[in-house]
Amino acid sequence: MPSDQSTYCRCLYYSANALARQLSKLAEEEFAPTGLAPSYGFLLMNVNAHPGIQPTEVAHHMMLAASTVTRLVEKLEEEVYLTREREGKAIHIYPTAKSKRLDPKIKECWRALYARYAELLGKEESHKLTQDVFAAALKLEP
Amino acid sequence: MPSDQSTYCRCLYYSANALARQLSKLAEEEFAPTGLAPSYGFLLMNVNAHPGIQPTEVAHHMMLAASTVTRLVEKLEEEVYLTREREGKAIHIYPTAKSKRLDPKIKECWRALYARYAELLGKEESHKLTQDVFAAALKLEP
DNA sequence: TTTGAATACTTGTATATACAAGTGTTTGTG
DNA sequence: CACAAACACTTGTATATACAAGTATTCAAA
Repeated sequence: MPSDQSTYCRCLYYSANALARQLSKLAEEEFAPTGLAPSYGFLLMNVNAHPGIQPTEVAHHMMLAASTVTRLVEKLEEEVYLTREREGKAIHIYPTAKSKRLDPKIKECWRALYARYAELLGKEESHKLTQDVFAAALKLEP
Repeated sequence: MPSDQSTYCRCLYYSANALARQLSKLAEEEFAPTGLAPSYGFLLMNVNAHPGIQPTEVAHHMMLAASTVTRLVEKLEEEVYLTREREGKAIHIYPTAKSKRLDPKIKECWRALYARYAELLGKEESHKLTQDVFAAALKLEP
C-alpha cells in the first residue's frame, strides 16, 4: 500500500525494482510445482531448447552476469538437471533426462505465471508493458 | 546483447527483472558520490522528508518487506545517518545532522540518475514507462 | 481483570545476483 | 616460435532482499 502520491512513483529505478519484486513473488509461487526457483526454470528451458549452449550465451540471453550463470548451472548440475562438458576454453551445457522430463511442467508454470499477471494487469496492457519494459532493458544495456 | 528473438522478451517477470538490474547498475553509479547504495539514499530522503516516520510506513512507501527496512535502518544507524526511538511498540526514525547535510547531494544524484536514463530512453518515453511500471507494481501488490 | 489476538518490529537464515580477481585456453603479432 | 592479448569460465566475497519465527507491546472481549 505505497502512497500513490509518493515521490518514488516518479523514479524508474524504484518503480522497476518494485515491479520486479512483485513479479518475482508471483513467479516463485507459480514455479513452486517444479521445485525450482524461476531463474532455474528459465535456465533449464533454455538448455533444453539449446543443448550444448555455452554459459556466455545463456548469460546474454538472460541478461545476467557470467558469474551468476556459473552459480545457477553449478546448482543445477548438483541436482542432476544438467551436465557440463569442457571443450578447450569453452563449456557446453547439456540437459539430463531429468531436465527433459521436467520441461513440460516448467512450460506449464510459465504459462500459469503469464495468465496470473495478465489477469491482474489486463491482457493487452500486460503484453504492451512487457514489450516496453524489454525494449527499455535493451536500450540500457552497456 | 540478449537475442531480441529470445522467448524471454515475452515474459514480464523476466523483462522486469532485467530492467531493474540495468537500472540498479545505473543507480549505483550515480549514487556513488553519496557513498551510499541507492536504496539507502532513498530511505534517507524519506526520513529527511518525514522525521519520526515508522519502519512500517517506510516499508509501504518503498514496497519493501518490513525486515528489509529493519536491515537498512540498522546500517544507517550504525553510520550515524539516523536514530531510532522506541515509543511503545512503535519505532520512530529521525535523521541526524549528517543525514540532513547529505540530503541535497542525494537529491542531486537522484536527478542525475533521472537525466541518465531519460537520455538513454527518451524523455517522454521514460516518463511514460515509469508511470506504467509503477501502476503495474501497484496492481500486483498483495 | 485476565487472556487472547493483533500490531510493530527484529533476528536467523536463505537466495539471487554482481564485481573483481583468478585460472586456463586460444589467437594473433613481432 | 614465443609471448601478449583476448576469451571463457570460476571463485571469493559482498549486497539487497525476503520469509518465517521470535519478542514485546497494545487492544479487545469475556
